[in-house]
Amino acid sequence: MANANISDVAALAKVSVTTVSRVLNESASVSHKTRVKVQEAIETLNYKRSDLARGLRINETKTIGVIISNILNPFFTRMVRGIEDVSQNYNYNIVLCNTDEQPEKERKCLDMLLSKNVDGLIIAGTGGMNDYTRLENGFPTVFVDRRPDDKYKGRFDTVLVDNINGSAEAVEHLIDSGYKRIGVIAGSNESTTGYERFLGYKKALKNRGIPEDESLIKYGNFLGNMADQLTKELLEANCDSIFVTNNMIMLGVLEAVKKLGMRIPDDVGLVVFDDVEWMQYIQPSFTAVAQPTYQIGLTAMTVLMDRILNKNEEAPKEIVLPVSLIQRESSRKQNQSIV
Amino acid sequence: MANANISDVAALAKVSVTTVSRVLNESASVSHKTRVKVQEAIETLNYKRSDLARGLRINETKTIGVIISNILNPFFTRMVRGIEDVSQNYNYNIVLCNTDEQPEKERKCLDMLLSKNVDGLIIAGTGGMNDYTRLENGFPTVFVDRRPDDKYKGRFDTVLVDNINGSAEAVEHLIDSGYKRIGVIAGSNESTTGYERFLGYKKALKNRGIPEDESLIKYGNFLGNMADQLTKELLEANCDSIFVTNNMIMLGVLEAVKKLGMRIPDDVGLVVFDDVEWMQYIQPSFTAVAQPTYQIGLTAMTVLMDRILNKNEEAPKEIVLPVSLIQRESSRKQNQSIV
DNA sequence: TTGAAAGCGCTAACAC
DNA sequence: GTGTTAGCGCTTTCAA
Repeated sequence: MANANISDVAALAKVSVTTVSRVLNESASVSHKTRVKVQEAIETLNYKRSDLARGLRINETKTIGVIISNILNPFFTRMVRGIEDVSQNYNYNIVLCNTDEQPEKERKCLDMLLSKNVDGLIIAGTGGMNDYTRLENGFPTVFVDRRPDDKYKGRFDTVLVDNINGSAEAVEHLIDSGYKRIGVIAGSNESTTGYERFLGYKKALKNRGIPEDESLIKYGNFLGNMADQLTKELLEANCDSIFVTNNMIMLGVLEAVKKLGMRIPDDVGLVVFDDVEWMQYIQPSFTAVAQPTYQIGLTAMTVLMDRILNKNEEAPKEIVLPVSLIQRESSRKQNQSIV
Repeated sequence: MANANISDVAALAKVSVTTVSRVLNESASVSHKTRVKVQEAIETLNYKRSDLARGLRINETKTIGVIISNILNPFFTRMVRGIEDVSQNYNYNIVLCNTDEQPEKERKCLDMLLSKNVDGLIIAGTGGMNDYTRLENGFPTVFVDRRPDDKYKGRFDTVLVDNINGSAEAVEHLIDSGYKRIGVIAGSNESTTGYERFLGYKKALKNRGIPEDESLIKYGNFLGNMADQLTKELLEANCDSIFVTNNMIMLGVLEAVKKLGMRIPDDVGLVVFDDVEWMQYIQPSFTAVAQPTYQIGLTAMTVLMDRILNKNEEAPKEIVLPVSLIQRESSRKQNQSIV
C-alpha cells in the first residue's frame, strides 16, 4: 500500500484537492462540515503531506544546512544543539555537513545543500579560498565562529566571539600566575579563529613585556592531529606552560604530558581556549576560556530565521558574544620549576 | 536573478530538456558534441539541479533521518559521525533529530522525517510505547544501540552491543580488584540498554557470590540529570566503587566526587560503560567498557544503504558488536578503605 | 464556500 | 541521438 496522497483524501472525502489543501493549510474558509469530513479522511488514510511536493510548489523546504568542521568537536556539537533547539520551534530541520577543515569538502557540502534547496545556511567555513558569491545575492546565510574572507566584509551576518582579547586574557593570566616560558600551539592561520587566537597570544606577551621566542610557537591545526608531537617539542624547548588554542589540540597535549610523566600544573601549566564540561570535574581541573557555544548556535539560528521568515533585509550585522576566563587548577603554579 | 532551471539550460544549449536531463544523469547516449554544449550551458548559468523536483519525480530524497537521544552525548556524536561518513560516500545527507529521551519528541521527529520523505531511518528509540507499525511494511529502517519493543521482534535490522556481558565483565573486574561494595547508577529501564546494563551488574554479583544490596542501587537516567545526587547517596551508603552505566551519568559522578573531596580510585573506584577519548589522558585515567561507537553508526548506515540501494529483502538481522573492557587507573585499588 | 486547471523542476516513456 | 509530453503531489489563481 503506497502512501496516500492528497487526491486519495479528496476522493474519500468527496471534495476537491483544493479543499483538502485548504484544510491542510488552514487557509481560506472551509465550512465546518467539509473540514471535519476531510479531517476524517486524513485520519483513516493516515495521510501525511509530502513536504517534497509542497516544497517544490512554494519553494521552501523547511530545512537549513549547517556546515561545520567536525561534529566530534564538542564546540560544534554544542553549537549544533543550539541551532537544533531553535529549529524545532519553527518546525525546521537541519542537515549537517562535516568539512574536516578541507575547503574541497566544504565546497562539496555547499553544492549538496544548495541542490537540496535548503532555505538557509549556517556556515563555519574552512577559511580556504571558498567562493560564496552565489550566496551574496540575499540568500539567507549566517556565518558562525569564523568570519568569511575579507572580500565578503559586511555581506553576511556573522556570530562569533572575541578571540583576540579572550586569548590575550588567558595568556596574561598564565604570566601573572608566575609562568615565564609560555608555549602556544596555534590552529591554522587559514581560519580567523586560528589567526586571532595567535594574535591574542602575541598581544599578551607584548602587554607584559615578554619577548617572543620562536621555539615556543608551534603551528598545528584545529583538528589536533599533530598536537601530541608539537607538545613534546614545546616541552623540549623548556616551556613551563602552554596556551592551547582549542579543545581538539588539548587532547594531544594531554596525551604528550601523560606519556612524558609530567604533572599539571607544576611541570607545565595549561589554559585552553574553549571550556568542555569535563574539564571542571577532573583533577586538576582545567583553566579555560569559556565560549557561549550553545548561545552561538542559538543566536545564529535566530538571526537566520528572522531573515527567512520576516524577510528581514537590514544590512548584515556582526554579533560578538563575550568569552570569559575560568580560572581553575591547571594554571595554579605551586613550585618554580627547576631550569 | 532566480536560479536557472533545466529549461534555461536547454534553451541556452539549444537542445531539449530531455537531453539536458540525460547528460545530468549520464543516462542513455548523448553525442559528444551536444554533451559539451550542455555542460557549457550548465557552467555559464551556474545551474544546480533541484533535488526537490528530482526527488518528487523519482521518489527519492537521498536523505536519511537519524533519531537519537542527544547529540551532546559523545556516544551519539561518534555514532552520527560514522553514519555521516558512509552517507557522504553515497552522496546522501542525514537529518538529525534529538529526542532527549522523550517518547513524545520521538513521535514528532518521526512525523517530521516521514513528511520530509526521507529514504530511510536510523533510530535509537526512547523505548517509550512508540508506534513503529507504519515502518513495518518494509520501510528501510535500522535500529541502533537499543532494540525496539519486543512486539517488533525480528521486524527491523538492529545494530547494538552486548550490554549484559560488557557490564558483567566491568563489575567483575571491580570485584576482582578488591572492591566490596559496588554501587550502580542505572539508566532508565525503558530502554533496553538501561535494562541490560543493570542486568549485567546483577549477573556479576551473582557470579561472584555477592548479595545484592538495595542501598547500593540507584535508578537514574541516561541524561545524567540526577547523577550528582545519586552518587552522594551511594557514597553515604558506604559504597567503595561505582559502576557508571553511561558517560552522561559519569559527569554527575565526577561532580559529586570532586565536591566531596574524595579520591579516585582509593576512596572510590570507577568503571564507566562507554569510553570517551579524554578518559585515557586524565589523572587517574578511567577504566571503561569501550563500545565501537563509530562502527555502530558505520554498520547501521551500511546495512541501511544495502536495503535502499540493493532493495535487499532478506529477513532483518541483529548485529551485535563486541565491547571490550579497558583497564586503567580508576579501578586500581591501592589501600583498603577503612569501614 | 468550493472546484478546475495550471505549474513548480524534473524524469522517463514513447516517438522519430 | 534527440525531442514531445505526461505526470510526481502539491498550491494557487481564477471562476463559479
